[in-house]
Amino acid sequence: MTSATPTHGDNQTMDADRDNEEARPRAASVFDVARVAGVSHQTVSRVLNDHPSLRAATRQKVLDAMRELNYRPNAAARALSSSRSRLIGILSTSSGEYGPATIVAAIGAAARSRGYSVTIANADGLDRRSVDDALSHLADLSAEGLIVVAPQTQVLVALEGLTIPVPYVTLQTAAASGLHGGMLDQIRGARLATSHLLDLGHQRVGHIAGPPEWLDAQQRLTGFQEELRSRQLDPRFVEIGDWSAASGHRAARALIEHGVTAIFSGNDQMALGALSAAVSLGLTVPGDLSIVGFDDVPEAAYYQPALTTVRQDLAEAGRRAVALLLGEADVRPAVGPELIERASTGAPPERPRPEY
Amino acid sequence: MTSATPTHGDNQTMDADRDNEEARPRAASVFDVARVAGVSHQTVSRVLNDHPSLRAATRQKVLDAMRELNYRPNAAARALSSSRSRLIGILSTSSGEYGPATIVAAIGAAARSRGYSVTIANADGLDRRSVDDALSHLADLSAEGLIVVAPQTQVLVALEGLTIPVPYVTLQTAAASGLHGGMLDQIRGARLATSHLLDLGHQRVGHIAGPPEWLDAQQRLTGFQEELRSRQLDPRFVEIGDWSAASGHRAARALIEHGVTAIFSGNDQMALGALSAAVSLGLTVPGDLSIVGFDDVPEAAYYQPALTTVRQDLAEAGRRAVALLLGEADVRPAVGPELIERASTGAPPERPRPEY
DNA sequence: CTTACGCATGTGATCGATCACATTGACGAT
DNA sequence: ATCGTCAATGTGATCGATCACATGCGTAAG
Repeated sequence: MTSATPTHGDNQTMDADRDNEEARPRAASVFDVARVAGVSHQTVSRVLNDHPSLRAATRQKVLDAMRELNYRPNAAARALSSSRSRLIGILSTSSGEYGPATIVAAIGAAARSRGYSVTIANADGLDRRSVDDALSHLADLSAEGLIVVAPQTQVLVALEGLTIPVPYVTLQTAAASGLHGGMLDQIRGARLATSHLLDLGHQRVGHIAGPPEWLDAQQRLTGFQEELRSRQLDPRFVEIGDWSAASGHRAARALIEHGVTAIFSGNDQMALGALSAAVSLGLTVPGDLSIVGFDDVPEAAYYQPALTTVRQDLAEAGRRAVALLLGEADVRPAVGPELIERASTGAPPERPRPEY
Repeated sequence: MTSATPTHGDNQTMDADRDNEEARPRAASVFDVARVAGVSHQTVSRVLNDHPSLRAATRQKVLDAMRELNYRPNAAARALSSSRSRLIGILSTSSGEYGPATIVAAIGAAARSRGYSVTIANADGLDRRSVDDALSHLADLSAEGLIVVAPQTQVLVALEGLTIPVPYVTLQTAAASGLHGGMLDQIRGARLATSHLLDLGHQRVGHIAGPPEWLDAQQRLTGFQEELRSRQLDPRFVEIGDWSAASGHRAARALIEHGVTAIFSGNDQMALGALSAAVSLGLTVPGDLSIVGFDDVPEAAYYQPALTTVRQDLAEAGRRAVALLLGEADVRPAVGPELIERASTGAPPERPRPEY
């Protein structure tokens, strides 16, 4: 209703410059609205903030005046006098990856629907300086709250040490410190993936972990290990990657050398690298080697073979992060991860390959 | 230097409340700084905006006072009085895709380095209403300029019809209307890809196009057709997809039925779908069918076979978009696209398969 | 019939910066 | 010796909203 309908602009020239002080390009303010509506500026403000005690007729007069003047409240003035920026800061350390990007988009939409806007600050590196820069930028804008997407432990440490503490939320299940957040149960997701492999009969299962400083990587690794331990299996076949397909390729080769018959990869990209490693070693998937990914990127179904993976509802998680940050009541805990079974997993080979 | 060094906060209690009016949690303002530095508030403002005529000693006094008080300028107040928001709006219609997400990240960094911040408004749908909503949101924040990422023609139309015109930039080479922008020469990129296939000897080449309302799709299609026409070949083997691997799979099947020996896909995801279509039809790549993608997503090198594709420097393009929007002088025209030759292309089969 | 209270509205100060316009002093030109 | 100019700084108004506090008036309680 208050949208900028561009096909408008009819009678504004005739009416607006009653006092012909040259052309005045300045936008309408509360005072202009008040004058047209025949009320005080404060009443206009009350309409804006829908104050309870306002006669319906008055409110309507004001709304009409607003429409007539094509009034739009000035966000800066509002922020200044109310000292509320209605701004949510996103602190991110990634650029262009599927998961974070999806979450950011969902956060933006959710925030906007509540009258908030969103600014992104990317910390280019993991070093303290670049994280501090990003935080500093968000502080300068006096963001009312932060959502930390794809957090590394370093980032959380920096957040804990803020002089002016700002409420913040992470999507990962709350780590060490007693923060808020956690609507992505990645430990559970990892157990789902691992137990799927074990149920198929695999005994020697490897994991390609993400960078150890990432919470997500930590949790997926934990889930993997928990599941193996709960079945008295060896949880030590772990190689570390950096989320990229290239690193997945390398890690998979190492794991294959250790004689694993199945690999749970920390994300789908690394799983793709593992797929290509298998091919390059002449192994078939899932005949010789089973592979499970994590994320369910849209392309996963078109990998060769189609990738079995774990799906998380990232968009929903993003929305809940906003709700949580804004202190809304009904924030249910976690969106359950889901195993998407495709063609990259199967029973282990009858006669295991020699270990070296 | 002005970053939020959290390990601070020493003598502020002793000094700050000379007039003991209870605890005053309010942040320092220009006046506070002025008092401490022994100058007027205007001089402080001059330091902030580095005005030329300021004695070095004075500037230093002010800077010292700022540090002492841990002063940070209030963005809202600044925006209000100067009527400059220092805000760049990103209008996007995508969520989580590689290209747009990469560009957005680069824009954020470039903007921040110039003292601007960035807000994203996603138009969820293509309908006029949701585009208008997004625009309206950015207008409410009085963004000084817009960068349109991944634009469809509808979006451009909406932009043209704005009541309050805001400068905007698209990354694509300026389309029909006389807009600004264009640092991604996608026509050239598409010609590169197509001519690569033709040089290998293919005569019957198909194209999987993105949604027709996307500028990127239009330009890639144009490049494809231009190149074919320039060699007197038939440019009519075109199927339309929606950027997804699934649609690429469908489109590829249709093209294969038409007897093409090579496919240029509008992006890498659809190329992946084409790859899987080839496999599902028992064709080998590149033996029976050559495939070229577009974008060079990080995973492309790990597809089976590794995908030949066109790389664009998206991050650089994002940076230049900011420079262009901010009216900086040295904005060179376009970042050249580059063909990345991998394993998915080769000579056409000796004896072409029957057409049906 | 008054007092009190709450609804509906108005008045002026305020948020923290910049802007427009003084004011001061030094210095070179006339 | 006088004046204009410019560098360096100060004073008060201003941006457009909200906040804190009045005010007028109807109605229920004393």
